[in-house]
Amino acid sequence: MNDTPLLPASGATRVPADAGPRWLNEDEFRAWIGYRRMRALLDLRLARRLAADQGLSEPDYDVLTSLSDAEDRRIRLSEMADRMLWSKSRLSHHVTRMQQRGLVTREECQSDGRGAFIVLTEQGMATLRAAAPGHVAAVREHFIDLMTEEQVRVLGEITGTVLEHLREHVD
Amino acid sequence: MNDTPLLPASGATRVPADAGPRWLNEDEFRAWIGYRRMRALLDLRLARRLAADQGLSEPDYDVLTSLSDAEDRRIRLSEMADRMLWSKSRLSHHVTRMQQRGLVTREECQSDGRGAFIVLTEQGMATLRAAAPGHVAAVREHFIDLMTEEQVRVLGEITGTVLEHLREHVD
DNA sequence: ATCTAATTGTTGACATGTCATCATCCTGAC
DNA sequence: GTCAGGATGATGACATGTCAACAATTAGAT
Repeated sequence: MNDTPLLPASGATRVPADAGPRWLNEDEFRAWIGYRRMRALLDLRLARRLAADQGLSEPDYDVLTSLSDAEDRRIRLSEMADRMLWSKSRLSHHVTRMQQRGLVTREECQSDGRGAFIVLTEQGMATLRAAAPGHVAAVREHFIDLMTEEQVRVLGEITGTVLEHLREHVD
Repeated sequence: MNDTPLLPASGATRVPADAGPRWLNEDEFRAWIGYRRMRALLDLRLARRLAADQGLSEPDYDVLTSLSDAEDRRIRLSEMADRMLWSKSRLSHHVTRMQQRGLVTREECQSDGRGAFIVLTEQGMATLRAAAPGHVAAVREHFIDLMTEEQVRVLGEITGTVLEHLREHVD
């Protein structure tokens, strides 16, 4: 995805003095573009593996995992959307599709007439169990195991910082 | 996106001895999940900014940037797709849509009857110029400027390594 | 109790991305 | 030349995601 030399078209990505906005210097540019490209290729790779193994998409896998981590393998749609950082609309649509494949079910909520529980089915759990080892292996092979321990640590720091910032700064 | 405790449902994300596949240890888990969450939130933020400023999506911006970096602001569709790491199909569809908005045009290729050049229009260039400063500012505010120089450097290393690996390992 | 405001979840319209297929054209072996 | 095989782009069918609107229900102030 994207080649995205941020702009100063034609390679002039470093700061043109202090005029106007601050473009990216060489290291910054490398990190930013690298991040974007890595994202594109890594996703593709992991998605292919998941699809080949169990016919799951990454979003499918995320939904299954999220449910498998929930108490009693069931959780309110809204709560689930929050945890996953998805919109309720997206999750509702996606659950509908996964429901048609027998991976999850809906149940109504007693305490709240509006509410809906999303429940992991046995088939869904079985599929997740079957998919997980290969997925983890792929994550290692194409990502985690390529880094030194130090790099893993730093990446954890970075994402922690950025996430904290983005969560405060909700606009 | 995703909460994705990789699997060993309910938090047991560290290695259960050496049985079966190797799950992720604490640091690795932090890095992996952090990466995925950061991706989700950061994208959202940048996309919103781009949309608010100039009505562009991130893919739109990538296309414009890619063209603005090309010789004469024109390039063969195929070459462009390669550079962007997009499929030709995706690019063709997207160009069609951007063409309808006047941001790019198609021109036929003299030397190859099958070929098509994608060309950046004046309006496209103007839109990119208008969008870029805000985009770079957002990239800095929500990402680059949150890191130390050292962290930026390490991130550049990491993405370089992963990309090299993924490109060799094309499957 | 009542009435407004907020929340929950679903839905339809639409933008985007993927895949497989197709018509067209080029290329290289013969 | 010509013919098989590959490359180029376009396209239709379909999966996915976004956004705005909606019905149903709950919560909070009065």
